[in-house]
This record gives sequence, C-alpha cells and structure tokens, in this order.
Amino acid sequence: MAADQSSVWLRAERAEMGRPARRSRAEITAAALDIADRDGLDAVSMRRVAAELGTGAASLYRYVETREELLDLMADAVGGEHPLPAPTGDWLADLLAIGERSRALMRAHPWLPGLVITHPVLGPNGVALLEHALTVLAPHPADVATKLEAFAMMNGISALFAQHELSGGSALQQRNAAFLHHAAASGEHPRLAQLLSQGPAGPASPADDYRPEDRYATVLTRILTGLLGPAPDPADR
Amino acid sequence: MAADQSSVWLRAERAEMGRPARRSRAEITAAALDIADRDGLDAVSMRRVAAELGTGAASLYRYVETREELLDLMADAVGGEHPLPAPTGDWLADLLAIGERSRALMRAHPWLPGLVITHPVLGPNGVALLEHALTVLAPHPADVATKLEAFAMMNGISALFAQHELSGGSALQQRNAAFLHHAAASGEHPRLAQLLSQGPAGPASPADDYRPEDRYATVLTRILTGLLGPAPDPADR
DNA sequence: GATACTTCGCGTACATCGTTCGCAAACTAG
DNA sequence: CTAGTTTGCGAACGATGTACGCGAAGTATC
Repeated sequence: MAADQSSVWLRAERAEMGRPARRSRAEITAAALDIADRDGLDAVSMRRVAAELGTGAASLYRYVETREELLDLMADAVGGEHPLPAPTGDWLADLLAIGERSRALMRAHPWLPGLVITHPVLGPNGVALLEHALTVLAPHPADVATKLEAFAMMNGISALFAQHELSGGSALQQRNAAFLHHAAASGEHPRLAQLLSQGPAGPASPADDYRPEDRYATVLTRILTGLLGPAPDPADR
Repeated sequence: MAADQSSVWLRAERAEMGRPARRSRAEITAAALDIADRDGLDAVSMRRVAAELGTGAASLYRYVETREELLDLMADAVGGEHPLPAPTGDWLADLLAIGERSRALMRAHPWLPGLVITHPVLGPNGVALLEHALTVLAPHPADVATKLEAFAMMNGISALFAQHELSGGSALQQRNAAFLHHAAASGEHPRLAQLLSQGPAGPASPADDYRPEDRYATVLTRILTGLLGPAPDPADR
C-alpha cells in the first residue's frame, strides 16, 4: 500500500510480525539465475522458478511484486560479482579492470546484455559499483556529469560487445548469413559481393576470424580517454 | 517445407497459383509499426495486429512464420527510412550523417533500440545500408574487417544513446532515482551523496540538465576516427 | 495456555498470449 | 466445368503473468 511505485530494494523484504517467510529474495533470485543461465531468460517464468524451489507460483508474489522485479533482482545480483578493489591511482587501469570484469560476467550470463540495455536498473550492487567508479575517478579533474557519462558509456559498450559476440544466437546468424549471400549474389551490392567472395573460407559467417574480444580493450580505452581527457600514453597505436 | 531455417526475405511472399492473398507483408508490417509507435512493442500481439487490419489472428501466419519474424520485418522496415545519398568524399561526414539519421529514427520509434540490440537482423534495407557504408568507406585504406567493426559500433552506439535518453521509461527512472536518494542518505556512498546534494535542482532526476544529445556527435566522431584512423581535423575539441 | 492479530503459502481462476489444425471459400490452370 | 492450389480464419491448446481468498503458521498480549 505504501510501496506502490518504489524500487524493490526500498520495500522491506520480510515483515517482523506474523508468520515468518519460508524463503528469501536471495534464494528466489538464485533459482532464477540458475534457470536463466541454463535455458535463457524466457525460461524464467514464475511457475518454473517456483517449481525449482518446490513451491507454488503464487507464493513468489510475497517476495516480488512482478516478474520484472525479479529480473531487476537478477541483474543487480550479478552486479554484486564485481570486485571493488582500492583505487590504484591509475584511473584508466581501474576502469578498464571494471570493464573486463563486466565482459566476463556478461559472457557467463548471456542474457545480461539485453537485460541491462533495455531495462537499466539501479540496485544496491549497482550503486556500489557507481560509487566505486566515482571513487576511482575522484582525483580526475572532469566534472561529475562527464564522469557519469563515461561510466554509462563503459557499461553500454560492455553490453554491446558481449551482445555482438553472441549476436543473438546461431539461428539468427545463420539466417543473416543466408540472406547476405543471397543479396551479394543478386548483383546489386558489389562491395558486399566482393567482401564475401574474398572473405574468410567458411560459408557459415561472413567474417568468422573477426575477433571482437581483441578489440574490446582498445575501443574501451579510446572511448574513456576520449571522454575523460588525453590519453596517458600518447604512443598509442 | 523448403523454407524452414531461412530468413523471411528469402521466402516468396505470395504464391502464383491458387487463391491470391488479400494482404501483403508491407501492409501487415505497417500496421504493426503503428501499434508499436503508439503503445509500445509489447502491444504488438498477433491478435492486435490482425484486429488493426480487420482480419483474424491466424491469417497473419500466411504472411509470417512467427511473431519474431514480424518484428524482423518491422526493424528492417524503418531501416528503409535511411536516405542513401551519393558519397561526398568525406567519409567521416557521410558516416556521421547516417548516425544522426539513425538516432532520429530511434527517437521516432522508441522500441527500436532494444530490438536491434537484442535481435540484430539483416534484411534488404539493412544490407542496402551496409553496402552504402562500404561505398562511403571505399577510398579508405582500412581493411574490411575494421570497416565492418566501425559500422557495427556506430549502429550500437546509436542504439545505446537512444536507449539512454529514454532510459526505460519514466517509471523506471523514478524508481532508480528513489533508490539512489535512499542510498545516498544511508551514508555509505559519500560521493553519491555529494553528487545529489550539489546536483541540479530537480529531485526527479540525478542529472536532468545532462544532455546526451549534445555529446552524441562528439562521441561518435571520436569512436569512428579512433577505429578508422586519424581525425581529419586535428583541431578537434 | 488462550485469544487476537498479522503474515505466509498457495490452489484456483482469469485474461491474454503465440501458435496449430482443419475446413470452407476463392482463385488459376486445363 | 473440373481439378488443383492457396488463402482466410474460427476454434482450440498450452503456457503465461497475475488477482483473490482462505486455511495454516507464526507473534504479541493477556
């Protein structure tokens, strides 16, 4: 009644009176994470999560107001897997470390990129990470808006790269490749045709020796130095 | 039977024998676009689209194999709103023009960013745009993989910025702001607290005079020049 | 220990969703 | 006119997110 449009984390998890709750948000979130990692985000249905916990579907609504809130909990939960070491003094290196970790997390949880991009939510672990980034950037002279922008961009780029790697699943890639070859063969797209004819051997992917992981750190560095000031190493590239 | 795992665009739209189809893919796609622009992507249900066309839901499956295919058609359809002018000789300017147009399109269709990021599909308009980008970059010395990467990054960044602007709807923003203030007030996040106390006037958003649209061209320029070579204008910034 | 009060677990139900099936209607080819 | 082929679509199936209501399980007060 009093918790209508507030975030999940501002609502008390359990009441202090009456019958005590048998489960916790963390427990439910963990079950949902398991399912998502195993069978994808669409498989995270209320009934399925409940079944995983050996309970009824309606019970989950004692812990969570909607399914979307459960997804919020999931996103913030993996955000908690970020180590937050003391700043080294080199803000770029510290930010890059966050970026690398982000990418590793998104690889481990392939449903994460799409979630954080379409539904960016701030939970306890999210604000902790944000505070960490601001701490790392504390000695930096830029104004706060710029720092926030840089942090947001870094997260976005991480999600973008991760999503680009898995690229919507092999089924989609196959359909895209099929149409690409057709378009190239039609004669109306000479540059594409040339690209595919002299391209890498396999017909499966138009550029399957193209490895975005090698480019990730480079791109991230350039963006961060671009947004936050001159590069510390001018001998770059 | 023969069109099982191929893209929509490789299947003939209509058969040349038998009863002629009453509607077209374009017509159905247009109806779906209308609904999405008006009530969001979730409102694009088969029944709703069918109702918009004054037909039965099951009829749509004569034109499209699944709902996802309809979404693919929608994404490629707005891709068709890209003008593809002759290259001016200045590849950066030409690419930036594409980027600006992308952003305008995503603003006009708020459901687009999420769709293209989580489900990047290649249709006729997509390959036309890709061919255009390759044409624009034809005189550029970089290898094809780099050019493809730059193009992909540009599209991704466009979606990222657009998504950042609308940021998941005002409901989410309000929830995030509420929790942010709580976190700042808890005393465990001094930098956040400082940010919010000396921040912009309104309590609605933590940084509501922060305007990503002013930064868009700048960031895009930096990324493109970073990926594709030295900036043509060294007096930049 | 009995009573009042509060919260939890969850069976049941409902609306809506994507999709399949099967048949009548509508058209083309011969 | 007949045979062949494709379309339109009502009806139905299974799965989904969620609301309701009630019995069970606790705590607080006496």
